[in-house]
Amino acid sequence: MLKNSEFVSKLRNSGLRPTKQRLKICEVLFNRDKTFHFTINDLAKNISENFNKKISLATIYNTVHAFKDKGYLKEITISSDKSYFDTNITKHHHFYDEDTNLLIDCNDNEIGKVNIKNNITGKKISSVEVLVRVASDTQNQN
Amino acid sequence: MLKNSEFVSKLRNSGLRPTKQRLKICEVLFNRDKTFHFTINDLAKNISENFNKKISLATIYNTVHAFKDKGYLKEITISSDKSYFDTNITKHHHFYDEDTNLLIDCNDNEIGKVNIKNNITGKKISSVEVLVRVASDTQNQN
DNA sequence: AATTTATATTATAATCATTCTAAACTGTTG
DNA sequence: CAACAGTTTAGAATGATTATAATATAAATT
Repeated sequence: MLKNSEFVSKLRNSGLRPTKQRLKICEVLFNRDKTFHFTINDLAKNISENFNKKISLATIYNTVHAFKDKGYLKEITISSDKSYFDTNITKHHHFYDEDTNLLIDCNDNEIGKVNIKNNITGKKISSVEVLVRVASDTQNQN
Repeated sequence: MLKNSEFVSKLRNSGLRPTKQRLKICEVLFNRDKTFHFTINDLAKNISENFNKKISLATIYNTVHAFKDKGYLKEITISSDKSYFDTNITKHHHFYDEDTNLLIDCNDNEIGKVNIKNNITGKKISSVEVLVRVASDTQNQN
């Protein structure tokens, strides 16, 4: 569990003022044992249920994007209608459970290194992401 | 180049009536040498420029979704604000050029098989997708 | 080939997530 | 504590997608 003062430094170090709203959002996102995968909607609901003061939806959007830009969060795109954020900012891949709509982080024990034999683009690789969709046997295969 | 009658059969075989609009969209999408990566907006623009009769935007949405459901198209999600469709329905991966916003298909010569050592979900894998984002050296790394 | 039925198209309205706006508020600096 | 820049806010605006319901078309039936 991180202390409030640690979040204050974290925010200051990246040029963000430690406001009440941002500190509350830090607490919700980063005071956890496990990685947190969430949508904006999940986060807004969590805050409205567990915080007496209301945080405006616009602020939640602004803050999540600021945190993403500062590298506190990674965005994971699963489908055009769902945007997830991930508090695990290390390089890693994901399983996506189509039955429950839940994301699961993978580490190198689950998915090996992706072998890019031939980068035909001639450009620098900025990221490599693997998404493994899983579902019960009864589901359609894609 | 496929003939109109071939598109008629293709549509009939999957239970879709071969209407003028659907045939025109087939022609735009499938009468090509190379794979076509497009957004709904790209397709709508292409049709309005190259077809004398107007096709309603609603019809373009309906048709693209119908074609996807029937397996003529694959949807590729790059970011929450851009949804691409791909006329290449075989299993393959992609490079995404962040400078130009263009997708490039990969085959096994470019990206090797992804080694899933350990499927912790206990469910059936419905797809494995790799997205390699590339950009010029001057771009930020993620 | 006319009639009936089911399906598709259309323009427009509705929806919904996200972003914008500009006024009020707060944190920081001197 | 005054001044300033940065932040929050409610509500409006935006824009992509979907719904609606009237009209049109394709297919099946007579």
